[in-house]
Amino acid sequence: MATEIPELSHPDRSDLRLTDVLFALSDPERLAIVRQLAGGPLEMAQCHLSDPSMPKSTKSHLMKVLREAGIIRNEPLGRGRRLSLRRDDLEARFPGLIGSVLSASAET
Amino acid sequence: MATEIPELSHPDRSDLRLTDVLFALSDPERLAIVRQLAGGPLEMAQCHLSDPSMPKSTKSHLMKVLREAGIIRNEPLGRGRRLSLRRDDLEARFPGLIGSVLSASAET
DNA sequence: CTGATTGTTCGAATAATTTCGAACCAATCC
DNA sequence: GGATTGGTTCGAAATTATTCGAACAATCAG
Repeated sequence: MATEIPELSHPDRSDLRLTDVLFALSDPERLAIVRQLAGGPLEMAQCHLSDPSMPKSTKSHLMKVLREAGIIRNEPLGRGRRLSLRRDDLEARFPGLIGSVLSASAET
Repeated sequence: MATEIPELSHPDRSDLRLTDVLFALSDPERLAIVRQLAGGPLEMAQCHLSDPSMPKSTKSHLMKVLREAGIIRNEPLGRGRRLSLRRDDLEARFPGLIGSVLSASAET
């Protein structure tokens, strides 16, 4: 049973690239996801998008961009997925950045 | 004399959109430009890119994206252009953001 | 006025992203 | 086992961004 579960890959904290992070955050839908996760981890099924009729493959792709930029963690949980913001990694690598983005996105 | 010089258009401070700003900053070349301008206004001809052989139309386009996002100001000066970072507008609209981006981009 | 310097704009080619259905996989429930 | 739920991956189509030459405009030097 030592079969390894193929986890999704996440970049190391030291490999986070500022431009990739900024790019991932530059999409309104992705930014909205990050804002939800700022409130704490969420199961993917409970993470709602602005358009509820969006295909799941599109939603999955949004998560992939965020994950590959190192912004969120996406790990299996039961039959679903648990999403969380990699806040400490972001803070360590780019101090103040995620906080200012979140508070800037809060207005309006 | 009363002929209006067609200035390039710049968005008002209140019209700055976070996602547009993040997108404009998500390109390494554009981010490098912003870093140079953080040191103070510069004439465009003195603003050097990583690739010195880049065509001027491409350079002009990079400036356009930054200008339309509201990150830089681009005004005529003599026969050239004066570029400046709209730091106070950015700071007023998105407190802390440009500072954290600049300091994050300083490392490496 | 002529010519050289600086940049913008346009249009077309190329490259990168996004979108979405279909196929697939793993865990759960009966 | 078989059906259901929740999500990833693949591939193709559509959209959006980038690149760059050519044409144009304005300023300055002589």
